[in-house]
Amino acid sequence: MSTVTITDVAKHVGVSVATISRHLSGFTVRNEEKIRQAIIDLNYRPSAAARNLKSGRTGIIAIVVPDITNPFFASIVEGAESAVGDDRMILLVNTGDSREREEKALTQLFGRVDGVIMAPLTEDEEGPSFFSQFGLPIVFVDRVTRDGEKFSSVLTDNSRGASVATDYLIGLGHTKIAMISGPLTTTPGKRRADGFRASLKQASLTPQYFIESDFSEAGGYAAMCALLERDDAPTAVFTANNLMTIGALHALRDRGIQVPDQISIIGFDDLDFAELISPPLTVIARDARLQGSLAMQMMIKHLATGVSTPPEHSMVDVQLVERGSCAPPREM
Amino acid sequence: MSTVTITDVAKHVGVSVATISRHLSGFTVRNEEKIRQAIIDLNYRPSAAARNLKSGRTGIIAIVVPDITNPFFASIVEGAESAVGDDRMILLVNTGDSREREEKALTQLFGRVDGVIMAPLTEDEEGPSFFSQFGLPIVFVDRVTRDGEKFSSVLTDNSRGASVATDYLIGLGHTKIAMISGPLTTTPGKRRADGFRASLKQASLTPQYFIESDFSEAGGYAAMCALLERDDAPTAVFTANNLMTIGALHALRDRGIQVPDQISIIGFDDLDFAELISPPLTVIARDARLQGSLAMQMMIKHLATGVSTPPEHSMVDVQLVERGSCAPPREM
DNA sequence: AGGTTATCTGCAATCGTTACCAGTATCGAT
DNA sequence: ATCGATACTGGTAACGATTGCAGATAACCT
Repeated sequence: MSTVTITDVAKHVGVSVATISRHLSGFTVRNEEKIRQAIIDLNYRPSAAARNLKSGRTGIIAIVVPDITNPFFASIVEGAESAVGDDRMILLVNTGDSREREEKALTQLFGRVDGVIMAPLTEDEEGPSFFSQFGLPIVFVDRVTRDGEKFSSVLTDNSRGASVATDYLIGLGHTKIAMISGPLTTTPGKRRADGFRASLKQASLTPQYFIESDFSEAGGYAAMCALLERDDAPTAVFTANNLMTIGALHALRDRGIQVPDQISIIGFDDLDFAELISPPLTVIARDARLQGSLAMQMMIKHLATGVSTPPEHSMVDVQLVERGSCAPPREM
Repeated sequence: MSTVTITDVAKHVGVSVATISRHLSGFTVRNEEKIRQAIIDLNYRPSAAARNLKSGRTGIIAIVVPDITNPFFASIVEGAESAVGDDRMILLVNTGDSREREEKALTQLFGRVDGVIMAPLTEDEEGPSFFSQFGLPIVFVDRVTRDGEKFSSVLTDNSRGASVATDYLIGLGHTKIAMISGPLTTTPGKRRADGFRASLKQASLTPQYFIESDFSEAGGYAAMCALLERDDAPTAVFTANNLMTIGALHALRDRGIQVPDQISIIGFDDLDFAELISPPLTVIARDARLQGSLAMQMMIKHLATGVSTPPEHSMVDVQLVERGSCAPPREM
């Protein structure tokens, strides 16, 4: 039970607390060796709380994500973790897609952390962003709020990614192309939908198979079912994130529909096991670890240079990974 | 920039800081309404650091895992998160399978958190556990250290799980059964290997196809390759965790080996997409969220009842989920 | 009115560090 | 021997909140 304080160490050695403190801060003091030994003997560890109070810093950076079981966000966290350095730690908050929990988290975070890296739930807000009221340094990752330009951010080229996917399907000869979209209130939801629509428009097609879903597996499943029940079903589907892709694949599997013979499917975000699915899944991939790591680097730089530095914006590119889940439409 | 302190609020209202403090702690004071208003007007938020120092508590519980991108650990975290309650938060540490980082983390955690839920990297240690030196309350989850009985823990019935898997393969008629094992220095590694060996022994078989690997996808890949290169290759494989299962499947796929026609495979830990693989993967499943949630509940109870409470041990059951990746051996 | 509670209040000590300030010892140079 | 510079030291006031104590006010009863 370590309730040993710096005073105990000082008494034990026979010097003042100031001397011990200086030793800890790396200054040269007279009884170096004795002090070192006393610290070990007494098993002294400086109180983080006291240091926080004195310095106003905590050495902790929070990372707030909507769903940690989504491998994409897990990789973001891993990337951030890898860039955090020796003198800081990560505090993870999983908001479970709940706006309420997100707000509460930010309130609680204030004063406990030096900064927040976050993927906000939604862009959709009236007036100035809720987060502005906290003086906390914020770096947005993957998603931003409406007034996101005011804060640093690391985003994906969502719109281009969606266009690449859509163009690819168009290039294969599809005209009845569906999109299972994420919520249009989120950054990736909106931008990917924009990219999809833009590509269709350029090919003089209309987005008649557009379904707004919720980025969840269940949502993807339901959306795919809805598409399949239509009289004039689509021949290709673009699913806007990994979880919905999995859901959609489950729906296809449950109905015995063959990919890509009967329907083509391309997803946004790669999956560890994309190659193991039959057929191997074609996707739009991007480097999630890199995004997490970039966000952390921005945060650290921001903390070093002070509050007044202008926000930075970084964009991570996407790429098409062709595997086997897309083919030309059969009935042409 | 909120550097507003309790003193500012007190001055603003015209009372003493003690009164404000009491108001915050829920006592009835005279100028309730005025104080409430002042807090809002000044945008005052109590300093967490000062409270920590005074109270000796932080309201933060750490959770230390080896690899957050492993969906199993992500679910543990999610489960813990779901049970953490309103007045506490989770601090995540991802040690990236590095013993050094694990040690450093624990050192840094001391004083910053009220307790640690952890899945330690290894059981293998000389003398008393490294972690004992920290007076921190610890709950082990999924894994323990050598002196793990001294701390509370939430484990899986690893040995039974491995036996169930092995018995299942034996029941199908296999005799040449391989195991791609995790490191024997870890709890699940050792116990699963024990279960495997026990089942073989009972069937009068010898563990001639036992490979110790490292719980990683790359490790599973390599191990499977090694098995396939043997003159007398096994007809069935039990992979000891999800990542190695994925690796093994990749190896099989790369060589065009048909499952389950040419080889049967059963994994430990279910996967979101297990049904999407062809054939759907048969696994030993368990409830990771439950484990995380139980661990958090134990921690909270522990913190409430005080340090002197004896450790609790909980065991989560496993179950066989039969899908399509196992069949009787062909060449019999 | 006088006495007794019951409420509320402010003062000040405290939590464990750090950093400023002034003081002392040591040393070399004159 | 004296001086000044250098190198270290200890005392102490912060940091921002909580809490025991004693005093003040109000409320209540006889």
